[in-house]
Amino acid sequence: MTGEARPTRGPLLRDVAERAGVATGTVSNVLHNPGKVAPATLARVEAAIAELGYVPNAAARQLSRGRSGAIGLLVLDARNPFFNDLAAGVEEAAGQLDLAVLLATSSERSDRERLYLDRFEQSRVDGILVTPVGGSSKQLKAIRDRGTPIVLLDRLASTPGFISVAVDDVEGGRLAGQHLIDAGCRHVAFVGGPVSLEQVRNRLAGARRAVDAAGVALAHLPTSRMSADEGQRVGREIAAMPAGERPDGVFAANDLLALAVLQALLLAGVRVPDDVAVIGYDDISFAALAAVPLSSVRQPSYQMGRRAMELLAAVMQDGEGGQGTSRQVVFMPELAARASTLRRRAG
Amino acid sequence: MTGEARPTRGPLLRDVAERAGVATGTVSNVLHNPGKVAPATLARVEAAIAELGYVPNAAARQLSRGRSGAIGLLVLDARNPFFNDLAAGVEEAAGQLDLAVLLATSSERSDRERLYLDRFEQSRVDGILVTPVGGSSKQLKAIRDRGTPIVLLDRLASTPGFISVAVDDVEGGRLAGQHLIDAGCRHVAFVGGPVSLEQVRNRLAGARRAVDAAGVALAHLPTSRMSADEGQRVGREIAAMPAGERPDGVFAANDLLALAVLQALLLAGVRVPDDVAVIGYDDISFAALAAVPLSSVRQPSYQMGRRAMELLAAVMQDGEGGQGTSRQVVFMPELAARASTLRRRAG
DNA sequence: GCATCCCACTGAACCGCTTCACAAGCATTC
DNA sequence: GAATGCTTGTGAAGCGGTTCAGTGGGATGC
Repeated sequence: MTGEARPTRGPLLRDVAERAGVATGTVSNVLHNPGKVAPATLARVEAAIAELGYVPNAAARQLSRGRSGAIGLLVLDARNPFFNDLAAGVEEAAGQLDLAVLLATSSERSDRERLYLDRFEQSRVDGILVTPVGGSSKQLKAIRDRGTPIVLLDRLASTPGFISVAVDDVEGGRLAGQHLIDAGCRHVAFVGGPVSLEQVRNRLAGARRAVDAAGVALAHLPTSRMSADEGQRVGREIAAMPAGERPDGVFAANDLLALAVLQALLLAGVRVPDDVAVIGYDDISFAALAAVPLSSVRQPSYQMGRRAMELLAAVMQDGEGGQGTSRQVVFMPELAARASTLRRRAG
Repeated sequence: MTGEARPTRGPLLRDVAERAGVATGTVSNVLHNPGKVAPATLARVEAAIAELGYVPNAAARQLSRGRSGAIGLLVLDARNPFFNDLAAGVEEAAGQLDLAVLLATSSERSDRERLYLDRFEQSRVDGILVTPVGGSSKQLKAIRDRGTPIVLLDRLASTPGFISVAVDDVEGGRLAGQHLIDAGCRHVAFVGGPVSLEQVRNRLAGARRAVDAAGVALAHLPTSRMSADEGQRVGREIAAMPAGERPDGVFAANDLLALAVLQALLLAGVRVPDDVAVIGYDDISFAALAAVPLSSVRQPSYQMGRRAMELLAAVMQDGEGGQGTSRQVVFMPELAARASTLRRRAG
């Protein structure tokens, strides 16, 4: 090693200590246990920190402490207000617990999901909250077994052995299907996909249940993503169908799809709800503002976020990833009936 | 130190090395320069990694490398689709550069802004992208002077000496104001706040310019935040005004406000655009879907995000925070005229 | 047959902070 | 006045990686 001056980045804790005439441990205490330091010393150290413009290095801190003080939150779609609200709930609860939130988006792609889960684990987050794309449950299990607590979001039954917070999507789907039937629909179409998403499967299953019971036909119009552009595509397709084949009721797997379908129908001159009734899922705030206010199935997104974070915190407390714990918190969905479905013998 | 078995977290790089019968440096190379390792060795090490379930420790890595490989992105409001789109643009560009994005929300509060900027700096992010709340420019300057490159988002003229990417909000405000005048409005109200936000000041200034030139009255109805609930409140107030005092044109500082104002007006039986024309700002995707499709001033949010990230990367490349560089990238806003303003002698 | 060069690999030093056993100073207590 | 207990401070030993000067040995050159 040459004696040359390395382009060291900034002042170190050690520099602060030297300047204040104390040991490094004392500076560390000033930073984290000011109560244990005599007032005069405290003042001297704080002055030194200010004068030098000292900024602690989080990586070094984390390395020696062993904990990161952060949790990872992985959602399906950062541009869907439902997940924004959910994330807001998580952040609120995390803030109260003095935890930072690392937010990432899988965009419904399992390769990105894998990538971000890896990053989270490498960052040694204290816990992970994830809306799984599906198909990565081995990775989730492995991470949990290595000691990182995980809480599944927006996931029900499957993947046993995991703690989860979700809405009963089968019931939600049933509510939507039943509502369309009550509105007089005889040909219902379910718009949504990919079916690798559990949410989609469950909502479809619930709708099918209601529809079957009523002896009504159900078609599945698949989408490759739960996004507005896919909704638009399907909406145009529906509008283009000959009146005989066209469904008279559409249940879209989320509001992004539903709003886009709604718009495409209106643009094509199809009347909503008279020709086609439309209902969505999530009840995002924009649903009520739509050209024809959109009926939807409400999920308590913010609450779910809060609750999930609280559960995660609980597992983080009593150690070891909570392998045993298999706990499901299930919220109940609510129907929000609006103009997009209200017509003949409206129930 | 007792000889007790510490509850060590997981296998270390050193354990992998031992198991594969190589030195730690070699394992490190397998991880980051696989080309420099002989195939047989590579295979052995990779096997050891898999068998042990080794997960690298990001903190340790960062500490010894000195770089974090991440940038910080601080936005005003995570629930505003405009910022979601912008963030998507940033993430896209960052991904291509192999940079992770730390996303945080100030919620338009300068205390949170300070907090997250501190965190970013402590995490030694390689750069920061920020939509400033206002009033924290000393902190920004300090951070930049200590060597972390910063690019300001959605900020124009002020804070010289900074690189920024923004839309010309004064022009945007002028467009909106002129459009209302063209629509025949004689009493224009500007809804938005707080004025500590530069965006608000500029949009108001632009509107005032257009309105003054036309000899039309302009009232400012302030809000404490740029959120839907504030919009609803003001919307109700407008609806409650006696017809004589009520503005006949409303320019809201963003679409969240505008959509809420629109809804409140409609609910109160005020006709849009006949009684009151409404125009927003940002042109979020939901604007076009509204009950009365909302006119708006479009900002190329995604593009701005991309561009900002690219600029930041450029500064990160040629070192030292880019103190000298004062570069402003200005996008031009576009008017998106829709039903909410289209009436009498519509321009 | 010897000097040279590469290649693959080694391992100790270092990144910047926290921790914790220990010590010093000073009051109290009996 | 020695024993006891607090309060305040000390500083070396990690935390788990990366780096890079160096080592050994086979291939190449002449």
